[in-house]
Parts: sequence; C-alpha cells; structure tokens
Amino acid sequence: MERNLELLKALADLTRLRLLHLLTHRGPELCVCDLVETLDLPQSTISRQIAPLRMLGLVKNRRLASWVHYSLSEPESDFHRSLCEAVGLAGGGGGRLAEDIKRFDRLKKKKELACCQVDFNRLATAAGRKSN
Amino acid sequence: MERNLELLKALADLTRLRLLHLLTHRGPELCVCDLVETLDLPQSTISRQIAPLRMLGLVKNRRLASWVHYSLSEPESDFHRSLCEAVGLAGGGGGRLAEDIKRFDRLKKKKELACCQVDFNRLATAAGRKSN
DNA sequence: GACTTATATCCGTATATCCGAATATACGGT
DNA sequence: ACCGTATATTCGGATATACGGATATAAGTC
Repeated sequence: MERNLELLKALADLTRLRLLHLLTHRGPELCVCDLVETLDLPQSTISRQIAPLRMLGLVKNRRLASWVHYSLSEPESDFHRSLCEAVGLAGGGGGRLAEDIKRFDRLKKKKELACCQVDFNRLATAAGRKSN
Repeated sequence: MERNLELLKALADLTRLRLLHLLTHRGPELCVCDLVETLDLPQSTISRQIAPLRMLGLVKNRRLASWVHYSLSEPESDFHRSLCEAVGLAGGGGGRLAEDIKRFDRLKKKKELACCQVDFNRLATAAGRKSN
C-alpha cells in the first residue's frame, strides 16, 4: 500500500505530528495563526508542513475571510482510523506534544490567540450585501 | 515524546513496514533467511533495517544455532500497542504488503523456506553432550 | 584449525527531506 | 486601485537516511 506508507511518513515528523496532535485535542478546528503561535515556529514552516497533510487527506481546510482554519478529516479507511487513534495517544508521557497543549491553553487564557476573533457575522452580512 | 516519534519513524519506511507486517501476520517468529527470501531484498538490507526495530524494542530476536529468529515484542505503552494495530491493518487494499504474505505462503508451500528447518533436537542433544 | 553458512556491520554514493528567509498570492478595508 | 494582514510556495543549503557490495563476526561441521 503506497498510500498507507505515505500516511505513516506524514506522521513521522515532529512538526507534523505536533500539528495533528494539537488538532486532535484542541480541535475541532484551529486557524494557521494559532498553530504558529502555539508551536512557536516560523509561519512558513507551519504552512509547508501542513500542506502534505492536506494533500494526503489527513486534514481539511476552510477559509474564513483571510484566515484558514484546519481540522482533521474523517478517516476513510481502517488504517487511517487506527493512525488517528495513535496520534491521539502520542502525547502520553509528556514531551513536546503535551507541552503544546499546555501552551495552547495558556495562550488562549491570555487571549493571545485572538488573531481571527473578528466579527464574522459582520463579515458574513458584508459579503451577503456584496453578492446581492 | 521523543520515543513515540522514533517509533513512527521506524514504521515510515517500506522495508521496515514490510518486515513488521509479515511478522504480524506470519509470526510468531521468522528467521532472517525467510525474511530475505520473502521480501526478495539483499541480506544486508534486511539486517540493516531490522536492527533499528530491535534497538527500539519493536522486535526481539532469539538465536537458534546459526540462525536468528525475530518476533514482535510485547507493546509496553498504549501508543506502541496502537501502532501495532495499525501495522496489522496496513496491508488492507493490496499492495506490496499483501503480496509479501502471498509470496511467503507460496514459498512455504514449495518448501523454499527451509533454510533453518534443521533437526533442532539433534542440535540440542549435541549441545547437551558438548556441555557435559 | 580450515571451511561453510548465517547474520551483522561498514562504507561510499545517491536520494530524500528539513529549515527558514524571501517571495508570491489571496483577501478585506479604505 | 492600493495597502496591510494572513497564508502558501519557492529556493538554496544542510542534514538524514536508504542502498547494496564488501567485509567482519558468530556458529557449526569435519
């Protein structure tokens, strides 16, 4: 199974594993700027590493104004489902994955993850007016 | 988790995945020469790729005369256990992993996997005599 | 102890993959 | 149309890792 190997390769990188682990435990969806803040990595690194996850169907994205929100895709095979379970468990025993969760919660509490907390209702009605 | 990442990296290679998959479905233990015959790869490649699996505790080995038999280790964490389940599922949908199983069964039936089917009883008693 | 077989390790080469600054693109506001 | 912000992609350099022939080691036989 070429594809199953690709899925495994996608998980076998610290940055990508951190992204998937964070989405698993602090989803259902997170925007790119939150991922950048939480993992504390250059934005280009986040984008570059999340691209293969999207291409492989591990995550999907949704545009909201300028922001892009990522979330986990529904697994479409038993193997994929099994990998998702493993990702969820990967933070057990501490380490970077567990720290990411703590950092996310801390930033969230300090409202430093508010990059995309704009008034989406206003944006929506503005867009509605435009298309009318 | 540094270690969990290492485990994932160990699976993210076709040769190592094939080894683990074959051990999962045609275990409980297989000797190196059977692995060489079944995967149809140079012996140095098999040895080189199974070494990290042993170092990581994914497989263990047992010497029988000149031959070394490999088997899966008992998982010592939930994450490890979850990965083992994934490996078992990885051959679903055909591909190289499924073909390995077929090739193994075919070789077995043709008795071409008899490299280490010596008379172990004789060896054992011979060894016993020696140590007496 | 010389020889054979089984397995492990070494080593040079080739390929893959990561990083992050720079650049490109998409979108909303004015 | 232009500007600022958010995200994606490109690119060169550094690093990691796979390959497989050659060689070393271990075990058994005579």
